[in-house]
Amino acid sequence: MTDDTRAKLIRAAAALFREHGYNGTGVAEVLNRAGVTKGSLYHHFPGGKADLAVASAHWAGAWLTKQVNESFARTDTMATGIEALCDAIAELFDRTTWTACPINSTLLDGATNEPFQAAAGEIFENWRAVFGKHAMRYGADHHTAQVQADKLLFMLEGAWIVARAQGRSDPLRKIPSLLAG
Amino acid sequence: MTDDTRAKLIRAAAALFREHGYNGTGVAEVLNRAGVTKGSLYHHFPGGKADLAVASAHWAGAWLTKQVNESFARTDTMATGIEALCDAIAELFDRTTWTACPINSTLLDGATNEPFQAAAGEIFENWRAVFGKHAMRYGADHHTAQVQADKLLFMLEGAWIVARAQGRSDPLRKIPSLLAG
DNA sequence: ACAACATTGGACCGATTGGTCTATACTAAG
DNA sequence: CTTAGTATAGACCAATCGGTCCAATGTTGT
Repeated sequence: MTDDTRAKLIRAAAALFREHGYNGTGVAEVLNRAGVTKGSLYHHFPGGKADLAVASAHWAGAWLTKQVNESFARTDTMATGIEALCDAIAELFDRTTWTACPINSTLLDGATNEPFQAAAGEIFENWRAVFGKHAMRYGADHHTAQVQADKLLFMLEGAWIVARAQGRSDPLRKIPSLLAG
Repeated sequence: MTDDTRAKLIRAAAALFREHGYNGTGVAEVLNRAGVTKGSLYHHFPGGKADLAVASAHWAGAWLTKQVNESFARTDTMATGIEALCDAIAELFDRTTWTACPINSTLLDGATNEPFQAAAGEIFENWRAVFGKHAMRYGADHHTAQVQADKLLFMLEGAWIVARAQGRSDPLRKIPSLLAG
């Protein structure tokens, strides 16, 4: 059950880092939530808390990428895909503890640590690539697709922050109309 | 020199919270940077670290509002105003330690504390209002101005995050062309 | 059965956390 | 000069921080 313990740690860490930030989350908290003891943590993640943060951010990033692909799979235009995605994230915001972007909370919260920054850049770039891929699938040329991907990525991250400040998902729900106008 | 000590604390706290986040910054660090001792801090800010965070965020928010107004004052269209503003922030990013939005780092970094959230919402709303005011000054009707303000606010916050992840100001510099297209 | 290795539990550590408290120094009003 | 209120310095505190370490347990191959 090696991977089980590892997975439990990643899931617990992802949730806590997302909610309280990297520096706002204690190792003991993660351990308690995961139902795992210290020995196991440092066995699976020799780098300790920092290792766990990078792993959990990658996990969260991949999970969100899947959500993006599912949102775009069920629609037939870029605009409706954006609509579906923003609605999905807004629902996540309203119904779960996804009140902040996990990458922002986990990797960019504190120290401009090199591995953290590199991981964050990689994950954002991946999202941007996925957005661009879908845009081209709907007929956009390369340049237009890049522009649309940048717009969506920036808007999403920005709206997520403002939504957290307001305690409401409205900013996230506004994105489709803002990108249309 | 009452206000001097208070101002020194606010300035030191604003810089440190912005760079390392609220939870990533220790009270001792702030004290050391400000050249002030503990007694003074808790005299001027009875609420301690949290009080200081709210005060420094308001200070940073007001400072940035001034930058916005200056950027828009020197131009004669909304587009050139946006250009000037984004360039100013990008320069700040490249030349100083303003590699993150102070509100994001200071108030939204960790706990979804009520006073923190309220202050952050207030400051963002203020920025949005200032953006809208300038848009209307350039002839936009109320609705269009609101839309432009939302777009700019979300883009700015989002690009700031992605810029931090990349360690480059490029995302911030892209905003004008993204908003034009 | 045995050995080698993977995994876990948890005691323990020094450092740092934010915060309290008191003695002292400064300043202004009488 | 005295008094009252403001401001500062820093010792001190319990709690928590992330991390190390080792004994015990589980697992696997021979």
